[in-house]
Amino acid sequence: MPHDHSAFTPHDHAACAAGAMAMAEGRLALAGQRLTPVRRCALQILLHSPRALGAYEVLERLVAEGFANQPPVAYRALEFLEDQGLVHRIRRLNAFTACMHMGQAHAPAFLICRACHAVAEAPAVEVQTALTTAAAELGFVVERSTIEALGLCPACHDTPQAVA
Amino acid sequence: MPHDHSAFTPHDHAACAAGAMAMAEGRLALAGQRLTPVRRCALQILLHSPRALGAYEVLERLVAEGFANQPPVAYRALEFLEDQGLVHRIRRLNAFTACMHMGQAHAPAFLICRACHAVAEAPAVEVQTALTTAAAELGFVVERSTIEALGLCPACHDTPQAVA
DNA sequence: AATAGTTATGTTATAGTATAACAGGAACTG
DNA sequence: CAGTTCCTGTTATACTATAACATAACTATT
Repeated sequence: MPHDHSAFTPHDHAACAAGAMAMAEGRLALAGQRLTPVRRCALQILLHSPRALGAYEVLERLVAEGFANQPPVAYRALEFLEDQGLVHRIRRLNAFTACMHMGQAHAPAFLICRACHAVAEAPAVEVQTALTTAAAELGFVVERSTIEALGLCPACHDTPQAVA
Repeated sequence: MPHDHSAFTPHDHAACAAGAMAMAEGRLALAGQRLTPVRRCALQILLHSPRALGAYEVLERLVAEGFANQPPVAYRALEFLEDQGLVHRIRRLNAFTACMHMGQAHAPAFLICRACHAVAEAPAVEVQTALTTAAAELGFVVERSTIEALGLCPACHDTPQAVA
């Protein structure tokens, strides 16, 4: 089921989250990894958030679900989910967001709206290719990459108030 | 004077740094900005470092030159230099590196070697174009971007010890 | 050169982000 | 059911970054 929407276009978030959770379970099973309670809960939290969350925000919500109020609780779950490709880290925001394209192999680009702080995951195969190529010209072998853009999302761009 | 080397290829670092400092002065003069002692010193520090430095590392060295031992001293200088395009921030490392291509208009990609921690600035016009295009397809307007790759530099790639 | 406006620095304090390290428990493996 | 590995609980601390306000330095204009 391909997605024809981005985080910038409205969609059925709940259904989307449920589907993503199911995919996550599948992927982890295949990889022989365990979706323990904290991990599952952390993923839920991110899936249901409209924006990227900092580790301490995730922690707060984990605490609300009964987990211990200690940073490693959140960081460990988030690190795990990121390693499994279920969650992405937005470095510019020191924040985490659930992966929205779990089916596809991907190393996406993130578009961060500086006005409304929405974060969208954009397909970025061409960007990756260009980066790998540019790196290769210096003899560098790319293993992982971070591609983030700061700017204005469609909605905020059309609303001149917060712009500029 | 175009550069045909990257941070991965050996070169006359001192001469390079001196040239860069001269260019920096020129650019700031044109922009009507002041290269105050702290700013100059911070830039020198980064220009003479083979690797990216954290803000507190820069601070240490500023202190050694007689400046106050307070974080804002370093952060303010670094922020200024970054705004002027003389220094780049490597988000993956929470570190800063002097710009190596001051002449050219650029929003470069950074190649970070996970073995020796060297950081190279790669020309990335194509990458930028690809990113802007991908963003445009979602109606997003890119203003600034962060493009970083983690991997192995030529030297470390050919030295199987630290690899894998 | 005095004034007012702006920009930069000194300084104190604190907020925010992330990890090390070790102890105990749960789940798989033979 | 013993050994192993992986996960969690917990304490403590390290690292990164900024707010806020006071003072000083520069700039432009009288």
